[in-house]
Amino acid sequence: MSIIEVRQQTSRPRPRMRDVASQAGVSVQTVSRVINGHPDVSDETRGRIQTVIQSLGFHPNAFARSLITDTSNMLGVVAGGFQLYGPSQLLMGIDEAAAGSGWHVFLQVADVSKPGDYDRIANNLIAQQVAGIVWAYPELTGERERAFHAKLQSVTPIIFLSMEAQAESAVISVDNRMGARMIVEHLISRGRRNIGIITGPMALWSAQQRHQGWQDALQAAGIWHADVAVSNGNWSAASGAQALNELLCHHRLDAVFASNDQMALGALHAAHELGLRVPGDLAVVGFDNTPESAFFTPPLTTIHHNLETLGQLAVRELHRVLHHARTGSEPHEPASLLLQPTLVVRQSS
Amino acid sequence: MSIIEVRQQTSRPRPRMRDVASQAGVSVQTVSRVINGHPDVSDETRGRIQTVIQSLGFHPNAFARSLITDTSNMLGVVAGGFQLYGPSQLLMGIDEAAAGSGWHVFLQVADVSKPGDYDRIANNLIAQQVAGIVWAYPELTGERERAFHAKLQSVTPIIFLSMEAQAESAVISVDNRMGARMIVEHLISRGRRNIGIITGPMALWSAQQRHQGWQDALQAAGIWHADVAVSNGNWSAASGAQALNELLCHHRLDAVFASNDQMALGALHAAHELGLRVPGDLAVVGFDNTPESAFFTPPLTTIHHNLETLGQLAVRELHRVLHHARTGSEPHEPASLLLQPTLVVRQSS
DNA sequence: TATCTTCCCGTTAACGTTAACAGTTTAATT
DNA sequence: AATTAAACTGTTAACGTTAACGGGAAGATA
Repeated sequence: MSIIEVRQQTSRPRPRMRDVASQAGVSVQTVSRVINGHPDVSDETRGRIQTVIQSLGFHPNAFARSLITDTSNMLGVVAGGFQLYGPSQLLMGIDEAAAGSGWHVFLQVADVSKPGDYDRIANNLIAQQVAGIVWAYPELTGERERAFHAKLQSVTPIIFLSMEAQAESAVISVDNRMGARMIVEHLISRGRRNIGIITGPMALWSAQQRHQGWQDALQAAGIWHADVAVSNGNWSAASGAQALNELLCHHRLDAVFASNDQMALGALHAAHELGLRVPGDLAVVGFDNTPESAFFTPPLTTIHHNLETLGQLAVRELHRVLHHARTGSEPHEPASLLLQPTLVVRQSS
Repeated sequence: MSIIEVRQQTSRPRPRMRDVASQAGVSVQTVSRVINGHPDVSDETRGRIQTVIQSLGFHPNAFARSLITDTSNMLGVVAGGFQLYGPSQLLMGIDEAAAGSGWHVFLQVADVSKPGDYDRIANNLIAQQVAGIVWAYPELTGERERAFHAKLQSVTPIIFLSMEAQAESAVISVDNRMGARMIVEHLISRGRRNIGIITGPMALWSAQQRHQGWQDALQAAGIWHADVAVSNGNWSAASGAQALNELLCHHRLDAVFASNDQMALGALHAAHELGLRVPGDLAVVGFDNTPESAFFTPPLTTIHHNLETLGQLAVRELHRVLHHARTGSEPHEPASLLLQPTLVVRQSS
């Protein structure tokens, strides 16, 4: 064992501001000013520093920065999963807009099965000191959840997606109710009178709204009655097929509104199994306009809405709120928004 | 203007370790030890501190911690988007396993259109000091990409998903080639001889592998010839429909293997339009076993593989590598893995 | 009893950045 | 020429945590 301890030349993979500063012959504070775009630096110095930054490949340490500024460049996104088309597209929109604003997405997937997950998620969001939150977890707000929202909201602004209108916070959503009404009125205009519905999980606001829109249309047309045909699904094609079978056991229908395209596919399948002709014997319509819905047999009449845009709008609104909060220019009252969907008519109706 | 400056009682929303320490009558270091599960704390003190932590709702500041430990509890996940079923499911598996290991997912969505995005992503991952990376961006590795991988790999371990085998790094994937071979051999066993293929984007490893498996099966059966029917799609149902039309222009087929279920749906649709009976005139098979595929008309014969498991395995492997690296127990050679898919026979073949 | 452990806990110094303030130079005004 | 303002740049002290080390008390061993 040698007396002289050979300290291995530790490779310093990440240069620090200190390194940039010494190489440029300035103080770290000046480097900091250049990085943060502060004005009080001469063009000459600024240029020199930027050159050094480039040559050293310097990137500021996000942790040190967050530690001192008490905020992060993270955008909290709470969702319930991405198996479905809607949430996936939403995430894409959010991510794109976030990246455009210099934010990173801090993803929190809530486990639908255990509501206690709120605790974990809220803590994670707080621990990460996210700059803002996009709440895309579409569960109905009970008392407990409301408390969590309030807790989070006291720390950072939240934009809710596809939820019941909240006091003092923004909700951005597609007008599910109107969309449902539009497509059911389309069915009525084609002479359908006995129109059943396959709902989504009724704990969800969006499913409730689509159900409501269906009811609106029937009532407005004066064909609402006590024994309307309702069956519950869970967004899956399998549940759609099962729901249609149940409906047809007890009702005589000439049309069915499935609350999303997957369930509509299941309904188409079940109808085919029963020997029903679509749209001859039974019209089937959906909601979402997934890319696949145009290739169903027959191609599906459905409601189109752009969730990618929705995600982008949410991020943009958050950006606006945060900007106002930072500059203190105005009391930042978050704005709610309701996007209008459009009807896509194909051969299934 | 008063002489006495009234300093507003600043509400301190987040307690610090200092607060916990003083309230428990110990030093911050002892609190730190409790939080990190270090042994040198008496049970009595530990209990007292934990009580205070609970009552104060203390959570350690992730930034301060990362700053000093030079690592984060972030797991970098690089993907190309989540519009498709596969990547979405992968993400769910990754997120679940990550949460189970106390990690958070740092999501980086690569823009497929501009390959220069590698720069941005690599820098983000480094700046965030992710503990490890799951590379689920399924692009073929060119020279430029290889350089980025090497750059990242020098900083943190990477697990690649669905890629060509890499030197010195783990690749975890489903055996796409074998799956394709299995389903084509199934077609052959049913007496089909003229079997075309609709490929995915051939820049992708998985698409190449599925193409290869199709070729393997044909060659093994001795029905490979110069004029085999190949048409390229892009995973979408629309491209599947178009590809089938193209194939049938030039070839006489009794079966077609679509490289994913969406394209198979498009093919089914195109076949229906052409008046072909499936499977009577033409067998159509897919790959992925999406939940919807069981409800196509007719229900689709396809290949099942569990990408959620794949994601979980990737995270677990990363966990193993990092653990060994930390404890220095062994030279951490990441292990590759090839999951075997299964054949699901339905009515379309 | 003296010495050596073992167990427990505290003190000090970092980590890399930014805020606040304190200069220093140069230009502008009186 | 004297004063003031403006434009730059540097110094110091945080932010909240952990690593490294130091040290006291209690028990074990000689």
